[in-house]
Amino acid sequence: MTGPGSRTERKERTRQALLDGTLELLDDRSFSSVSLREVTRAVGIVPTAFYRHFDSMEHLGVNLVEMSAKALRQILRDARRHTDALAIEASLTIVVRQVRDHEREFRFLTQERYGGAPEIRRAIATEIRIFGRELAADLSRAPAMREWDFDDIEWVADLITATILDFIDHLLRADRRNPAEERDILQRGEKQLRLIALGVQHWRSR
Amino acid sequence: MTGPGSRTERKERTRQALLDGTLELLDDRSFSSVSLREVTRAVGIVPTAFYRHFDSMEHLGVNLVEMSAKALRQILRDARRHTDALAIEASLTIVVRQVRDHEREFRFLTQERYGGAPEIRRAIATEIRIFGRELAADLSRAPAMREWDFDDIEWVADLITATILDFIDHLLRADRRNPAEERDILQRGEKQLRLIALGVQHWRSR
DNA sequence: TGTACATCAGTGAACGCGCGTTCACTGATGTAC
DNA sequence: TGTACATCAGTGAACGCGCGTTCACTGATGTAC
Repeated sequence: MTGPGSRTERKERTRQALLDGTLELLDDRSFSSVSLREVTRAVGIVPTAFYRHFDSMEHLGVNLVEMSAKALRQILRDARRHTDALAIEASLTIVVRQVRDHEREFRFLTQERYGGAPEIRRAIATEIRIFGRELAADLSRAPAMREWDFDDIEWVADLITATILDFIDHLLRADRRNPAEERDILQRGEKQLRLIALGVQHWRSR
Repeated sequence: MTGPGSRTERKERTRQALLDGTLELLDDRSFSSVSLREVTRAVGIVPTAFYRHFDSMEHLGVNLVEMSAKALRQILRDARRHTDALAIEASLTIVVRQVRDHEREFRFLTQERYGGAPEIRRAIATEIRIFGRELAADLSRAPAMREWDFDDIEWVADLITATILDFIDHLLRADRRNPAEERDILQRGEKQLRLIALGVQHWRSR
């Protein structure tokens, strides 16, 4: 490998190139259909050098989940920082920006969430559960849910999470050259979340 | 091929065996990882005989979507026949039975919904859209939504559809030997749908 | 009913290809003294 | 600062394997007369 830096730095750079290169290849295919040789070809190293960085493609995949999950977690962090996390319109705008800035990462997560190899699926399920639990923690601090049991807050958080992930999936499939389409998707998501908020407001059986 | 019946009947039987055999192989793997040779091995014919029935594995996959989608559509039909389709508890019980009776079909649909080859993904997306539109038609007949615009009914139907699909996914992952787990999933789904119904009831901005 | 011919589901040999993985290696970088 | 040795990211040849697809075929079933 060429380039400046110590041996350690250059190794790390190759590792990142393997992760990034794989993500690039995934744009319209499933992870399981990408071969080890293809990845090394994309990065410009010989197939056998792959093993200096990962035991197998499956290990690389799990590392890819960790990398991509950062983009997912950032949504909640940005929502907390820049607005009330429960302000629906502002929060969805943050989701849109984050998805546009990290399109490949979100595409990977949604594509492999159900169809991936067991280890990868499990890793993604864990990240989504974490997202749901963090959202539940935010909800429990909201005035509207102050009197709710935490058990009940959890399934509400899961419902909101599923709705946001469905929203993200629609965003990823939207035609970028058609701004009207994105606007419709945004309005649909907003209404769905507002309906859920209305349900929360009138929920009685606590 | 052995067995009784005319040549046409025996051909049809082999075709079905190819579809069923593939579905069986899919229990814990993605469709794209199943090879043509593997399918013919499972069915007991020579690889080249595959082409008497399908042009490619992708074509077989699309046929598998059509076959599996019948199990999905049956949910709404049963719900209409045996109860008010909007009775949440009774409807979810029907979902549970249908998923248990056609576990492989539902597993295939959820696994390939996002991760499958483009043609297969598109076929599944179409089937889910049909499900949503049929549900929207049912909702429009309900007293609680009589005054709603059809446009608004659609995104409500989409929200309910996403919640049911999430429920189905949890069911498929549940440990069968643990009845408590299934009961928890059922209660979670019930509460989520009741919350949505409550939101519908109080929705004002028509 | 019997015969001659057409159809076609399934066979089996063969092909070229890309795959993951092994192994012994090279030569630049890092470290100890 | 200079030297001798260790480390290790990346190399390149080689392997055996399962793959999709081609092709000419077989022989039971179907059809026309």
